[in-house]
Amino acid sequence: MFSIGYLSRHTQVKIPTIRFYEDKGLLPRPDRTAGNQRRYDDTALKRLIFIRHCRDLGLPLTDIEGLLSLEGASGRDLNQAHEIAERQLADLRDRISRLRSLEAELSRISKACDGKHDHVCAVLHAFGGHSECAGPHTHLK
Amino acid sequence: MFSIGYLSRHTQVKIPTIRFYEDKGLLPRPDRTAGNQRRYDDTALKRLIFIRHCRDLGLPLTDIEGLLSLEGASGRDLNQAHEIAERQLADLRDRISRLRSLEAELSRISKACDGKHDHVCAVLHAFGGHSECAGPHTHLK
DNA sequence: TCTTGAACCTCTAGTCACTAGAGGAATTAC
DNA sequence: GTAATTCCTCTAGTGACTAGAGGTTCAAGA
Ligand SMILES: [Zn+2]
Ligand SMILES: [Zn+2]
Ligand SMILES: [Zn+2]
Ligand SMILES: [Zn+2]
Repeated sequence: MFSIGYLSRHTQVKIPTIRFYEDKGLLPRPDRTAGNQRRYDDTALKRLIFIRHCRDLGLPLTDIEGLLSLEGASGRDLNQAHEIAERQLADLRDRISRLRSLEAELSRISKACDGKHDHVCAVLHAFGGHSECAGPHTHLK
Repeated sequence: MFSIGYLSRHTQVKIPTIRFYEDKGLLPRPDRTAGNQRRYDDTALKRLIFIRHCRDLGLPLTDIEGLLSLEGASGRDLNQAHEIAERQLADLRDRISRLRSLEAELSRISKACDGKHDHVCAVLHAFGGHSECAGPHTHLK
């Protein structure tokens, strides 16, 4: 049986976060000692490692919940895992392309000013409006 | 003099967000009608456009506040604008490179399963731990 | 067995940048 | 004059945590 601190050290998940996952229902409520402290078993540890790895892959908690519910599933049900992976991949690619156009605009803006600053700063000016930008760019998330 | 709805329509910034910017001190408190409704002038409109464009470039509100305070600045002070731009650019590049390694892992994971699902799903398995990943990947933001 | 210090408990609130909704007042158009 | 639209303030919710307060329990050494 492991304490919450042990779980934390072995997964890099901070203690309040482990409790937060419990609140959200991602981790089952563990047994408690007579003094009310949490005691985990190996299954809980594996589950937390699973959650942590999915988070490191950028999955939102709702998707992780979905994946966890596939524990012990078989056949067609498992296709849900593929769907989640592909949705996440598509989302990721979308974000990368947005960030790249942001990068393009920002590097252009950064280079716009000669640094003399007699009257104005071209960087500051370029921040102020979209009219000089080469293309569209939206932060979005 | 413009109403808040007019500002919203002309900037794509939602009405509650405009009020939120006022609360945060990014927009000055505007004049009010006898009936307590906000009325803006052209300066406020330009300021909101500035804020909106900076947000679309991914700048956090604190940096936008910094840029707005450079209004009317000259000389060396304006270098702060360059600093903000370059910090944002560096941050952006860092995020892009992280997202790219995420993308690499996820596309590998996505292809890992043949879809037969007799016993297990390789996608689900790959989500569960980092041991099969090619390299490091951290979501971070 | 006792003591001490580390680890644990619950609960609240803060982060960022908004967004939604309730319940009511003002404005505008006809 | 009335009805539709817009506006007001205020509270609370989002996602995924994180920090801190104030108190309790555990484990190890003396
Ligand atoms: Zn400059
Ligand atoms: Zn632009
Ligand atoms: Zn599969
Ligand atoms: Zn991995």
